[in-house]
Amino acid sequence: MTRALTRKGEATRARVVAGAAAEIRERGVDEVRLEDVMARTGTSKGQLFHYFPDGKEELLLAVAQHEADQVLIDQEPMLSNLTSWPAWLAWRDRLIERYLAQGVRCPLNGLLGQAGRRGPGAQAVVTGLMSRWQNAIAEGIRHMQSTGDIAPEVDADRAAAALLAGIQGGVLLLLTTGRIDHLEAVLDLAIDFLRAGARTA
Amino acid sequence: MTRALTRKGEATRARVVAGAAAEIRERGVDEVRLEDVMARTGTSKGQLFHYFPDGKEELLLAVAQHEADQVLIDQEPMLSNLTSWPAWLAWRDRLIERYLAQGVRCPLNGLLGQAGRRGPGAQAVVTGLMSRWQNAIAEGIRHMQSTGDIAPEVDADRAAAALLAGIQGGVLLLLTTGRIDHLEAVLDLAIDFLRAGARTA
DNA sequence: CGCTCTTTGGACTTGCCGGTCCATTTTTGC
DNA sequence: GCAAAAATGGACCGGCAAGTCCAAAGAGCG
Repeated sequence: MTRALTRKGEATRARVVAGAAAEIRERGVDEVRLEDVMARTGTSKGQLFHYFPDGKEELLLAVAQHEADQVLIDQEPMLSNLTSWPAWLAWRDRLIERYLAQGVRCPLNGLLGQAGRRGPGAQAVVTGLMSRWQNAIAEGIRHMQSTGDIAPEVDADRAAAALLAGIQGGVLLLLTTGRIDHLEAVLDLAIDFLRAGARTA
Repeated sequence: MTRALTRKGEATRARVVAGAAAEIRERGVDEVRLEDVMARTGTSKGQLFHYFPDGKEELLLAVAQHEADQVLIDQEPMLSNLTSWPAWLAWRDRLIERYLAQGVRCPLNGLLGQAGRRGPGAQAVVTGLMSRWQNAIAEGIRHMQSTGDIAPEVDADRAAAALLAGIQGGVLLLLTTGRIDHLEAVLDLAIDFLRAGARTA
């Protein structure tokens, strides 16, 4: 299945993926021409099709996977350690900081809305990301329940689903309006809600 | 500014916008060719550029505006009458019903993520929609506060911002994963949260 | 050292699709 | 009815960008 790649080959392939990712961040998915990627990464058309035989689609998919991984990595170590209220707030801050810095440049942007249409591969990448993300949040909620900081009758999976949706919407609104307000409001209210759950219990 | 349009002309223009909207819903924004629109609406290239001198971009913008209006219309009369808890639940049901029926076919889809890149016109359409939407929600919250159903110390605008983000994210996740869970969870938790606010007061 | 497989360069092909143009028909207003 | 303006049809152009192909340079290995 996997092609034989020398070390040099691997390096080139990685350079192409990184370059394409950067290009997409700057100009948007559908504005990126193979030629742009070639220019930025100092490669030729022959190379592109050598490493990505299925052409643009395959390259885009590789970029998507690469960026999807990055999204979760950027939230570490906070996301995997939602074990106290200060930890939750630290995670919140990291998210806001990250997306504020990123601004309008969302590499997954083009994928998100059109994942279904861009073939099953893209769909899988996105659902995989969302699933892992939601899982991590749910895990955090469960941990807080085990310490009594969140009421046991809160449905961890359902709350995580809602919070994830809020985050996605907040980012989407940041992308379109340029304002971070929505993301902030969602995170603050969600955390308030989880906290209140302990009292209500 | 506005071109002289006979009744017939207006009808044709409207037919084109509607046809283009349908085409976009079925195939996605960047899969739609002018030719497809012509075929579906029984028009010629001459007509397209007669009614939309700036070509595809202008047509797309008209479609976007048309669909953006529809989004709010589809939520009436519930959205403008969030004056009791049953009314809120009715609105919730309407939203879920609507998006469940729509499924993966979101006409604004392509716009949302790339509004900024598609020129200031598209940006304005989207921000206008979001602003009106959020406003209607905030108005509902304020009304509930005036009747004592929601605690006065809830920040209506902030809560509306969060809820709007949740909805957007829920729809986005529906689009990518095909599951309505997130949207449901967001709406339920948000309404619970607003209700709890009365008690906590 | 020489064989083979990988890597690289870049010219060329190809199809697509937005946009232009003008000729023809229909409508409008007087 | 009869000009002027609007509506319609469709041939044609031009550019762009993905993908093909092959020739040549380089690397690994006995």
